[in-house]
Amino acid sequence: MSATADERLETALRARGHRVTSQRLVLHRVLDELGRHASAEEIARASAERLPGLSLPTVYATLELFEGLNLVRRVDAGGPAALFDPRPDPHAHFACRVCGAVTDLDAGADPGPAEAAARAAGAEPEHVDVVVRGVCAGCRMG
Amino acid sequence: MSATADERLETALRARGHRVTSQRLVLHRVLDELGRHASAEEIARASAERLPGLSLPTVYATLELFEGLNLVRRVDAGGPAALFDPRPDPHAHFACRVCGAVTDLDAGADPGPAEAAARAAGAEPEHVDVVVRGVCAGCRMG
DNA sequence: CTTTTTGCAAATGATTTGCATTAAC
DNA sequence: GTTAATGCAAATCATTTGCAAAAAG
Repeated sequence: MSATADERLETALRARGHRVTSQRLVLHRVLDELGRHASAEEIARASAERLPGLSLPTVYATLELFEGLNLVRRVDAGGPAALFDPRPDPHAHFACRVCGAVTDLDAGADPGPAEAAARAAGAEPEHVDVVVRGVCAGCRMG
Repeated sequence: MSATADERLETALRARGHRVTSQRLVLHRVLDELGRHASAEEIARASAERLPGLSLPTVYATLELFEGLNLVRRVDAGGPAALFDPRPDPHAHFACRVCGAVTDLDAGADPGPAEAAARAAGAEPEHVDVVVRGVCAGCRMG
């Protein structure tokens, strides 16, 4: 049988010597159910419903921890607040210059050339962020 | 004969009804001579040598104006401060996870699929930002 | 029992804003 | 002369930090 999401988190945490806390479990579930990127504030608000008293510094610390475990990816899409994306598959984002909305694109750019250039410079590339900027459908008509 | 950089800036400004000021001219020259991305602070410091009293809010406002004129591009590479890139050709950036350094990559990713996906969603894509993250040559050894 | 994690309060630091003054036109 | 642009000081706001209390192992 397949392990539950909670069990997978526990395994990942223990494997690196981190402790399993209710904050981490709740945040992991919220991210999982959310399914799309959200700001730390949004994630904190959604999580506080299930874990009153949850603090913003803890949310930031946990998201940073999760990023190291490859459970979320921090996306800087240009807005004031960073977004945290729980989608594991590589995909690009679209950021609307007018309304600021950020949406997933179901295709990513081909990162091959950029990665090769990084390697040629002696670097070890780990991930490629692609953000398409422009005007979204809604704002084009508006 | 080709127009000077100053003249080109004046033309671009006047075309949109903006005024030609010494701050704008100096900042444009500094960006031009710098040739690579820099933070607003760095740009302000370099410019203040030629224009004492230049204020940071003016630097931010001018860089935003220049961005609208496609003279610079704001790059959010993950560090605390945004970078402003005067390089006009499309190119990707590499950001080191360890030391935070951001360097140009002489090749960009192929943005075709991402742009197509944006268009398919009804959006009007204008530009694609590509940031490769990883560990730079220096930090891999160090 | 020991060490990590948390929450709180406060600090930090980049960017923005309000407003009176100055410079462009 | 009219309006936009600048400088200053202060505000904003996401994120981080210091530290004592609580929880995990």
